[in-house]
Amino acid sequence: MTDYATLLKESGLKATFQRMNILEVIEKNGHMAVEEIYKEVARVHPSLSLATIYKNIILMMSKGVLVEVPIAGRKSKYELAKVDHMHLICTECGEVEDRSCLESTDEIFDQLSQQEHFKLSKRQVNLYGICKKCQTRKAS
Amino acid sequence: MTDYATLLKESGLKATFQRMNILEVIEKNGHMAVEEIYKEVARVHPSLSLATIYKNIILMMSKGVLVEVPIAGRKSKYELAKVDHMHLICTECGEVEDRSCLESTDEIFDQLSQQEHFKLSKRQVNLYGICKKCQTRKAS
DNA sequence: GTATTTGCAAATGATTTGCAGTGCT
DNA sequence: AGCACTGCAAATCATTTGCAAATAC
Repeated sequence: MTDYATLLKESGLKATFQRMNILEVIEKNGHMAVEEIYKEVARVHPSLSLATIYKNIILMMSKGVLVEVPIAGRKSKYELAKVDHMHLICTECGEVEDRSCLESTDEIFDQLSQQEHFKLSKRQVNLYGICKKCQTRKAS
Repeated sequence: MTDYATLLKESGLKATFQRMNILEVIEKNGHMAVEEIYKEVARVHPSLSLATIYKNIILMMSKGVLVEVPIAGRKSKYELAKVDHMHLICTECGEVEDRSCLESTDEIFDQLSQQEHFKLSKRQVNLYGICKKCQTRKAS
């Protein structure tokens, strides 16, 4: 369990319980869209407003605490910043799973950083498919 | 120059000039957001409505003619469906450039297709950074 | 000729903003 | 006291929908 108060303070943000609530539900669920965060947080703290969630997502992204996961055909989800990894995204239900980046992608990234005129900062590898659960569901 | 009429008909769509206009500006510019498409198309065909663009983007995506490129921190862009490739995305100006996928990513994809319980269908590799133009601009 | 498609305008949905009130420190 | 943060409501922006008229084939 992460110490959200410390994480926030180290990022230069006040440790309000709204923010800690948001981080907690995101970490518990892995990847969440704004509306999902809102519904989850509301269970603990019904008066926490949607506007506060929007403001804090933007703020925490700018401080590098949260990362956006843009997804084709759906709303973006948000996750805690963590070591580089890939996403497996289910095109049926929208669930996202993390997978460690294979080492070979590091090489690719390094190669490109050198050879391209682009000054690369981050990468995003998303694989789309159908998760186990949805495969089973469709079979029935 | 692609033959858009044929492309559309082969995809089971009528070749209206609205659709051909849309495809033309997307191909010319590579990757475009909805509003950009609208502004560009308006130069040739001012009465083409935004609603028509939305309807056709959705339709042409469902037929596999267009592909969405979701981008962190910006609106999605759309491109013509083409052979698998990566995107270099500029975090300053939003420009997107294509790069061919290095072969090693094919291996990774194949490996994962087998070992994962996910039934993979497509991949999306986005590298974010600062393009040459924006590097120059910032330096000055 | 008929089914599809378009363009408009209205409806909906998502996100942002302004501001007064709260709660730190 | 002073500053940052929250919550509400209004404003804005993005996207979708319904329908009458126009068009592709």
